[in-house]
This record gives sequence, structure tokens and C-alpha cells, in this order.
Amino acid sequence: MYWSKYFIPTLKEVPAGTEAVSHRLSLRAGLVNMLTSGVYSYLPLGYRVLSRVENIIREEMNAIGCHELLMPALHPIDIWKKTGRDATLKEVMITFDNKKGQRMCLGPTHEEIITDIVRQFVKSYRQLPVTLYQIQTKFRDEIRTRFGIVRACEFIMKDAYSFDRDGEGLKKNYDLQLQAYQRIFKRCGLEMIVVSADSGAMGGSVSHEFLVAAPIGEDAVWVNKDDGRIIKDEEGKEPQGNWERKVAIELGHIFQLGTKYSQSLGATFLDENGQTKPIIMGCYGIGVSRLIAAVIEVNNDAEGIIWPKEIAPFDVEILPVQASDSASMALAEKYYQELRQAGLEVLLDDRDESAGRKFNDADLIGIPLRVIIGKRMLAHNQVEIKLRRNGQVVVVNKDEVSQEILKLRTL
RNA sequence: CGGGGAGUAGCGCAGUUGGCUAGCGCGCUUGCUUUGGGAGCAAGAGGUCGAGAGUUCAAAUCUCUCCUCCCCGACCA
Repeated sequence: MYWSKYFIPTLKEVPAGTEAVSHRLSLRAGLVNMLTSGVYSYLPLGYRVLSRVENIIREEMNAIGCHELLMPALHPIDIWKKTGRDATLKEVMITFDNKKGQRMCLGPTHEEIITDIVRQFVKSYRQLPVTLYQIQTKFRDEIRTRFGIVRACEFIMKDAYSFDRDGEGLKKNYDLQLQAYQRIFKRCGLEMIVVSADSGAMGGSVSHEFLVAAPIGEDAVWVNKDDGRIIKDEEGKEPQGNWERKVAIELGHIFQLGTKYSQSLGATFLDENGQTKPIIMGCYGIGVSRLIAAVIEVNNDAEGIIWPKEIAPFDVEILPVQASDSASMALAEKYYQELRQAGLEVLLDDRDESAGRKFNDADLIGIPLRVIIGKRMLAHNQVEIKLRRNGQVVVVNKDEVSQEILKLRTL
């Protein structure tokens, strides 16, 4: 991608009314744009990150045998009445009447919808287990939005739902999800705190939360300094012993639901003995858009974002210091072709801007690897490669740039 | 919803004891010079001062109502 032809509206100044680092940087780096409080557009750079995170999630979900589908965001309120959650979720639900006078809502979550689908088609124990998931926009009329994309009214979530014959199957699926979650977050460059938690409005018994320690966190946990045990901070009372309190933000939550939804919606199957039984359910969520904010929150410095390599909008940025210098640009073009052929996503800053601005923009958008082509170095047939994460500079011969990039990328 | 802050050009801000044609920086347009850390000179474009009502000879500035955004509390991914 050529920067001059792309759409990366970076901001030099800190946008007014932004406190959280991730909020500032996501606006300054041109990742997102606010329409109204809690409602954001994903600009091309932000959308690239989003897509990469989604693909990691897809890979890990598919790897444990889940099947992707897409459910509607628009729901008749009637289905919510069947579980009584039209009342329990009343505060966050966005509701309205359509022109026929039918009461509708925008889906805040999808247990009811998925259960309704499975109810229609799953009739036998032979069709179980099955786990379905989607990556989709959720709508919650938050009383208070917060920190840009962190708590939004419209946000992107991965939600998976498992259906089993018995508790044993549920436990197996639950563990698979738990392990997949560990892999997903790790690939996104996040160090997670996993803690068992309350099920809240979801119902069910067992649940685990996946949190990231960050100053903007809305939750807190106690970590035992001796044995590493972690418990949720419920009421602020410090537990007995050697504990440390950590503020953290929740990115994922998985639940063993049991039969709460299958029972109220009539999702049953016939077992081997011909007996009718409710399907045993689990549900597994990840706040995809929030995850991006959390990544920025824990991976930045004074100059900008430092993307983990798997979810960076580009793998490499090529930065010819002087776009007017034909030798520099010819080399930039050469690396661009080579690296793209090697399967990398490459951004070439071909803008005829001052060096300072190009360097600052590069730091801001935080591409992991940067190739700097300047006249001064080029006089000695040399080109620099700079690592965003630690500022380390590797000077290489101009003919070895692409090989060196491919090597550095694997580190 | 309760408490606190803020709305003036695309962005960041000044101007607010009522008084000249509403200003500064960045960005944007044109030209020339520049180009290793947000360049220089010159000439330009860009505004219902959040909205409505009121007071006044006169309102960005005073009064009332409303709207929006941000931060702190109860909920959540």
C-alpha cells in the first residue's frame, strides 16, 4: 500500500476530551473516528487491525471444531420475552417499534437467537455436540460509555455457543474454549489474567473471565504473591495474606450455562433411550473491538502505538526519507515488491513530506518493522531497519534488506 | 441517573467585567525554496461563536431552556 494513496488521517495534536492512552492513540493514529458517544467508525488502518484479530479468532475457533455463522442484529422482542431477558436486559437494550407496530430490539447478545436456531434443527443426540460462533456487532445502550472503543454502545464481539448432551460434554467444550482463548490472547500479544467469576445476567454456574492488567480497567483482581492464586475483587475488601490488587479490563468471559436457555426456549433432543432432554449449553464471548483498545493500552510509548506483530495493520513500513530522490524511491519500490511477494503486508510512505513528519507518523501508527532509506546511508550502500518495539536499529547492505526483514520478522 | 468539567474554522486553543470587520497555532490551496525527527518565504480558502428564546442602541460575551462531548460512581465484552 502506498501511503500517498491510502487513507491514514493522523492527528498531530491530542484530541480534546480524551483521557485514556488507547483512546488518544486510536484517534491520533487514524484507526477510528467517533460518530457520537460510544459509536465509532473503523478507518482503514483500524479495520486492518480488526480484521487481523478476527482472523486469529477464526483460526482458533475453527481449530477446535467450531462453525462460524452470522445471526441478525435485528430481533423481535418476543423472543426475548420467552427467557424473560427483555426485562433483565432492559437497561441496555435498544428497542423501538417497526412500521408494523412490532416491538424490535438490536441484539445485545445472542443466546436466545442461537438457541432458537438449534431448537429447530437439532432433535437427536446424534447431532450433538455442536458449537457455533459468530463475529458480529452488538448493541448495548450503555448508561455511560467510556474511553472510546473500550465501552461502546455498538461494538464487535465474538460469541460462541456450545450444545451438548450432558454436563461432561459441556465441560469438555468449555475446556476447549478456555484453551483456545489462551492461544487467541497470546497471539494478540496480551498477557491474560484468568479468574473464575460470577455469571451475572447470563445465568449458569461456572464461568471464567479473561482480563488484562491496565490502568483503564473497570475490574480488579487480587493476585497472591506467594502462590499466584487470583481472585476477583468484589467489594474492595482485601483478603487475608500476601495479596496484590491489580486493576484490569475484561476482554473475554466464558460460561457454563446449562439448560437455562434450552429449557425456556424448548431446545430439547432425544437421547439413546428415546427420552426428551434439554440441550446443555455454554457460551463464550470476546470483546473484539475492546481487545484492540487493550492492546494499545499496554503496548505504547510517548511516540505512539507499538503493535504486536500478528495484529499490526502492516508488517513492514518502508520509509524513503526523500521521496524526491529517485534512487531512494527505486529501492523502496524494489523492497516493496520483494516483501509483498514474500507474503508480507507492506506500507510504503511515498509522501513528499519532511523527514520529521514521516518519522513521527511511523512511530505513531507503530508498524513493527521500518525500513529507512536515506541518501546519507545510501552513499555507503547501506539501509537501516528500525524495530518499533525497542528502537533498535540494524544497518544492512542495500541488497540484503528483504532477507533481513524476513529474518527479523520471525523473532 | 447523581456529581464535576467543556462546546469558538478540519484539529488544538485564545477572546467571555457587553462595544470596531472574531483571532492565534497546526492542517488545507497555489508558487518557489527545502527534506535524517512534525521545514522557510509569499499569496489564499475556510466561521449559523452547540441550538433556541430573551435583555440591550449593541451579545461569542448577560439571563433562561434545551442539545452534545469528556471525567468520577451502579452494569458489562
